[in-house]
Amino acid sequence: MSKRTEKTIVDIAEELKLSVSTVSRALNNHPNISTRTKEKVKKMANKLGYRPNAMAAGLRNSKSRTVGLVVPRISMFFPATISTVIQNKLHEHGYHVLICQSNDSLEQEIALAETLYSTRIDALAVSSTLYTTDFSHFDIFKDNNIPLVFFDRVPKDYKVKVIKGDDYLGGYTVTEHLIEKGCKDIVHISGPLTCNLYTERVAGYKNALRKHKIPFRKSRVFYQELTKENALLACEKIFSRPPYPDGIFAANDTTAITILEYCRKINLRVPEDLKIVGYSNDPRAEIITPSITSVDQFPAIMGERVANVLLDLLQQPGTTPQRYSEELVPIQLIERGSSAAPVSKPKTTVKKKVK
Amino acid sequence: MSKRTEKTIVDIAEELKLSVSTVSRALNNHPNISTRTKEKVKKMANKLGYRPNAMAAGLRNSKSRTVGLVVPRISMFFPATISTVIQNKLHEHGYHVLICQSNDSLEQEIALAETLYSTRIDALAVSSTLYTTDFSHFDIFKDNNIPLVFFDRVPKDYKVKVIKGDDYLGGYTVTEHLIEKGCKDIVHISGPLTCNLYTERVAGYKNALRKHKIPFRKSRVFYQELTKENALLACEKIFSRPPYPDGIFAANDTTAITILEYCRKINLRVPEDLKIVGYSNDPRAEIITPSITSVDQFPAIMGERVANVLLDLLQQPGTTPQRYSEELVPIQLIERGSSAAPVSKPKTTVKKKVK
DNA sequence: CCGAAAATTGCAAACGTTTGCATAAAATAC
DNA sequence: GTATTTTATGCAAACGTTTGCAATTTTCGG
Repeated sequence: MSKRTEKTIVDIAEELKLSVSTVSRALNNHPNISTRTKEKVKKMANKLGYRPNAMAAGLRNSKSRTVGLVVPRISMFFPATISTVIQNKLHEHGYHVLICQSNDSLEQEIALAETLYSTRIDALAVSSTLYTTDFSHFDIFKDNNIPLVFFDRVPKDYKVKVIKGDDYLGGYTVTEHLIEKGCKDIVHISGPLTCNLYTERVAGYKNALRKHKIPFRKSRVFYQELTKENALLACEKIFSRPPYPDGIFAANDTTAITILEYCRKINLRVPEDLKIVGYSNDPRAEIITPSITSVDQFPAIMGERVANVLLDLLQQPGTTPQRYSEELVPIQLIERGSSAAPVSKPKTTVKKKVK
Repeated sequence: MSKRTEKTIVDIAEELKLSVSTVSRALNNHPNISTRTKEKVKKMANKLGYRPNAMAAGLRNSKSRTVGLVVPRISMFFPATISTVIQNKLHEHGYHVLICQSNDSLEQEIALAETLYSTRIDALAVSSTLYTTDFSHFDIFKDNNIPLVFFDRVPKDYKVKVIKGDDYLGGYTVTEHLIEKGCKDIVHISGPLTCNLYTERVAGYKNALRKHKIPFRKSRVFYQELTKENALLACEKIFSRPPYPDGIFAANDTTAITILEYCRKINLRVPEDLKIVGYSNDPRAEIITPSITSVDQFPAIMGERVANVLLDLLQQPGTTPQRYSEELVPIQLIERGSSAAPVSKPKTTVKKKVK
């Protein structure tokens, strides 16, 4: 009746007149145990409703079979998709995933690192805050040889495994695409430069301009957190007075969508008067009218790779020093209506393979 | 240089010539410890880079300070938002959240229940699979007095805490809305009836029809997993030959969106020829042209409530028997273009028609 | 300054596993 | 039938905490 329901291997052992060690080994399929006793033990375990206590096991051999995952937020399309994939894959291999969100707050990220360490996670994957430039709160993991992997939002000068999108190429490709479609004055709305993925996109943007002999103008680049509100503010600035740009490269799709809606309001035709390209290929980009050209970052592939690296590292004996390495996940421009050439009637979705 | 970095309270105790118990108590701010030693201990803990071992503590007092969360998938808007809220809220109170996805597979859900129990989570919140009708795999939690809460996709005859949307009202409201906008032949695309949230929406649909003296026709209701592919199949059936319906109530927005796009292709005007209403108020519903009328289920509120109930139960002494209770989260119809009255006609609130 | 109450600190057991080593039993070799 | 290998099982320590109770120290009334 009361809370006496928690059966342990000791109970099994007593019931069967065996030692706990034998029971433990039997349940873990240790080769030294005869098949007969294994069967007996497992049957009894079932009968008693025994459930292993992961904490006890974890304490004993300092393995929690849990890996931590820190992302800015799980309700955003891109990290959500990655998290999904990582979680499913690791689950297949018997690992739990502790998905945590920093909410883009450095403070929360630091706290998370601390408490995740406390739970003795076996590995950690993180996509950092927009504002994380000092990564020393992850030192504990490195120092204790706990596999540590960064993805998407990765550090610049912190030696660690890294899996990221090809953001330089992305920035370059988008910009060149706009130029090829006839744009001469391209505004870029970027995230804050503390996040070096944006630095790279800006670099791509600049280089594409240079290659096509279009002067780079500082005033045509905005650095801001890529929210709807900020996008509106940017719009107001951009369209407060002519000359209006003829192309906008937004570093995410929320921003691109907001701009598109703003254009509707001020009767600016897209793509005729203004071409817009977003980033990340959010599901909304495909659905809006006109549909928005965006850059697919293949979150499923990225998640898959992160999971593979984690599993790899988890397999290795604990003492192997962490090696620094960087993996690049390809990107692909998905051409849609918002950047179509005005002359030709565009098909709804044209995919152009890059790289 | 090797893995000698894991400091424990024993190390602190030795360093300070204190007993481990004192150190433990000092770190936990036990009232019996003098402030002087508390300070000493904490300082030393810092100096040594001590991090508590949650597994050891957990083992000792059978509390993991972790709660489990099982949802169909975290990449869908609705569960993602709820998960976000729950996770953030519980984190504030020092709990970890183990977010797991069943991928709408009963088999996976059962496995998850098992392994989550193994980790000795302190509580569990679940939104079940579409196909879960037998919930006995959650019995372990009830039997061991581990707080168990269901939300959104909840069981019908399984006594447990439940927090759900007002799906009956939702179905009724949508249907009545369509009727008021002039629809006489309303198709309903529902999820499978194994999930009783759909049963309730169907009930709302039926009752609204009845109230407005519109005959219910079995052939006008589809029961299917609400994917894009299935939505297309339904479209093909619906529009294979006249008479076409003049209203469609889709039980999620993915379906509504797919229908809308299908209509574009076959040159059916929305809302003039056909009115469409979705469910859940996915961000995409607002963005598409025409924007889609949908039902907001206030996922943030639902998440908040789930978190509150969990925290409540976690506070209580373990022996309190689980009480059955059901909380209803309100819904709100968000009227948009896809069900607007046609502009040609003056604004009319159709009250009574023939008969 | 004594003794009792109050405030601190320490001892040791417990939580449920795993695992190196020792031992016992069975199988094999001679 | 004994000696040796192989195969199964058991003992006991460990993992890092927490906590009831006992022991010690401090405080303080008189």
